[in-house]
Amino acid sequence: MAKPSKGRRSDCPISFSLDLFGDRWTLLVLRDLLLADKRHFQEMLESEEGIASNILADRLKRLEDCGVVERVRDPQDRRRFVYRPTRKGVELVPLLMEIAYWGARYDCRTGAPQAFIDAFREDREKVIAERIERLGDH
Amino acid sequence: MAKPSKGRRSDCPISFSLDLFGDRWTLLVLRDLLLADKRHFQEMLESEEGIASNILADRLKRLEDCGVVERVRDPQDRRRFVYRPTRKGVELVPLLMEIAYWGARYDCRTGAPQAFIDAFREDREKVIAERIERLGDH
DNA sequence: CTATCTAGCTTGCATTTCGCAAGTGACCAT
DNA sequence: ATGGTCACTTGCGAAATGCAAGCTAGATAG
Repeated sequence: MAKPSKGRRSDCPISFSLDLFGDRWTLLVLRDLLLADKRHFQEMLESEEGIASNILADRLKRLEDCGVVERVRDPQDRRRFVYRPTRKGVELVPLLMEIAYWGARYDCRTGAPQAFIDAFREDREKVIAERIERLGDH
Repeated sequence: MAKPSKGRRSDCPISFSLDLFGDRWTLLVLRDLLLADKRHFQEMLESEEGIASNILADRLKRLEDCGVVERVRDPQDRRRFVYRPTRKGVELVPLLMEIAYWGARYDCRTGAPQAFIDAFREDREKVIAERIERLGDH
């Protein structure tokens, strides 16, 4: 059996993905960027789950390092940065929505709107396409 | 804003899902069960990534506790147990495949067969349905 | 029946990662 | 100038991880 390259556990694509976002916070940060249109550090810090600022900083840096988000100075306020998903990041939308869809169906006290669940079951491709379309505007 | 219930971070369905499988190992165990048809502790222990036996035992127990896998004695060899995905587990197949698909596209040295990537892009529903069908046989 | 082997854990312990609170320096508003 | 805001950064205790070794019920051989 071939040895996996250094610093990775195997050549399995699932293992590869988990090496990037296999933890309790990274996908919530991506949710804020991809599904909730948050663009600033503060907005993400204020999300319901209460992520710590050092964890948020670390995850944004990792996502930037691997080309999933890009970080640029906010021209409106030069203390700030604007975080924006790249194309590689946008392509995580289907996967995030699958996670949301599965969670919504099995969490008896989910906060997910029934409209999302119904719409996704009805026409998955359309729901995804509309979301990606809106990301282009930001 | 409504407080999330005890022991959970929020009522977001993504957060709910991550509370179950948001770590570096759980989804690899589910890969073995859902995509690689592994059914015994030993087989999963021998997977390429080299999971430790205590971690594997812990993840199987968690998955059993939340109804994603069921564990029954192997009638062929009563020392063993057979681990089998439930319906709730089987419904994670689309999400696992999305993770594999994204990883395969962005990992330049992926071990994923090109045939999977092409087939999934071509007819996602068919690839998923075929996998779920085969799960029924085991 | 006894001895040995195997499967699936369980325990101990060292290492790594996580996460809260507090602090820092650049920048903005008055 | 000075007080506030923003995006981090640091210190440190807590939790998760992972290796090795041990354990127990059941299988297998003689």
